[in-house]
Amino acid sequence: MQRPQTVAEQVANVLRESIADGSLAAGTPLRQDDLAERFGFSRMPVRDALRQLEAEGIVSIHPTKGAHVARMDATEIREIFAVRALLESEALRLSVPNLAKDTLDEAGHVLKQIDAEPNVGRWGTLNRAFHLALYSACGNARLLGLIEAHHNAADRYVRVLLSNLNYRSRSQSEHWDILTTCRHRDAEAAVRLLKRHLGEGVKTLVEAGLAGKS
Amino acid sequence: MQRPQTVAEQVANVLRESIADGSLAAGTPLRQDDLAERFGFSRMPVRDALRQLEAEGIVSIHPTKGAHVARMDATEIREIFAVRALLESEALRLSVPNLAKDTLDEAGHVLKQIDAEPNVGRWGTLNRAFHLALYSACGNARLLGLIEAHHNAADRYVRVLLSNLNYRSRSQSEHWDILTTCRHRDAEAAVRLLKRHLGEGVKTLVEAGLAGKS
DNA sequence: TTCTGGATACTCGTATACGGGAATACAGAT
DNA sequence: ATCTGTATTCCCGTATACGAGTATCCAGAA
Repeated sequence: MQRPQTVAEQVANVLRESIADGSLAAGTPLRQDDLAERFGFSRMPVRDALRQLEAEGIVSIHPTKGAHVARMDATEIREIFAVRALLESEALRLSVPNLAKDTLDEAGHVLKQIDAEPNVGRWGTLNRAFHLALYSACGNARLLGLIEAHHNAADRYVRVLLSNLNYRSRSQSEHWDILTTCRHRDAEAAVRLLKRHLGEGVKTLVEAGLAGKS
Repeated sequence: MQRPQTVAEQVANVLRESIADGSLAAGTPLRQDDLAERFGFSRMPVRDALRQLEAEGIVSIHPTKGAHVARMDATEIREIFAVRALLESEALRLSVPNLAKDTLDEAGHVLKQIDAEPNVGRWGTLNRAFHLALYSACGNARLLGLIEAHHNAADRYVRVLLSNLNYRSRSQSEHWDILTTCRHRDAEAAVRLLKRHLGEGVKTLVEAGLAGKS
């Protein structure tokens, strides 16, 4: 970006990460005064940050009632994953023929990191990095942006998934399979595996009963 | 919505419409002071509105440099339409089997209105209403939201298209064809027509040389 | 004439201040 | 004891104020 980093952006980044890693649970009210005091800034940049996060769909704002961490029910999770499947399938289909060998190696390296990483907190980040690497050659910046946004929106739920060891090992083997088909330049097979991969994720999530009751 | 209407939202709505109908051309700088004075409010709600519109992709904000109406080049237009084709095809595919007869009739009514409407300014709105009506039964609110957002982003370019009488009559006949296939519950045929419809649009746009040079 | 350096003006980001509406809690009546 | 009405408190939306960074413009030198 190389742009002057504004306070609002810093606040947004910290909040986003706090929400993603679960420090701020779904439904938590986000009082402007509290946050301003906690960060040591005034309410204005906090307001900007909250608006930013609202646009990303991870917080909800109601006029006069304030902001709270967005609460997702099973329906919304299903919707997000349906959209992800649609967007990421297309991105992968477009990307596979153009994937540089370096990028494929990089994706493989990320997978090895996941296998070796003991810190649960970093799995989410690495998981995202792997997926985005595969799509990076799709040639449509806006599509990539949408995909990233939906990763942000779903991240804290995915991280719950990843903390389940069973799911994680299955997810990893699916990742390796996808990477292999990409190396073989078999886009359609890769897309099939990706769709199944995402389908397994949402199924596990919904079965785990992570739906909010609000 | 039924929520308290905040000043920032009003400002955002007015600005959005002004940008869509061309009153504010691409690249136009949006000075916070000017807008605040023009609307008769302070800069704060204007800031909120600009942030909102930035999230929608209609304006760009650079810290310390200010906001301006987003400028799109041919590449971005192609990207937007590629994403639209992807999103709207899926929405239509999901929606067709569930479309109530009332909704189909409503869509037909909108098309008749377009045929009868002499005011160029309203075509854009009606055009959008037709498309959204067809997707309304897709059962995925988030998908619909994304589609609407992309309509907003592309609206001012589409309106330029629609002011071309040749394009408009062709577009209308394509609309009628799509509606007919929907009535026959032939989702795949409808999707094919829709893709061609959007493809014609982007082709006409790019040929017309509407690309910005920024 | 052209290029450079500095001063001025402009605009944004952030801080502080104020007014209003919603939620809550308490008191009084049934 | 419970319900209702009122008052208080909290919080957000909006307004005003201030400091900083950038761009512009003019003057002076090459």
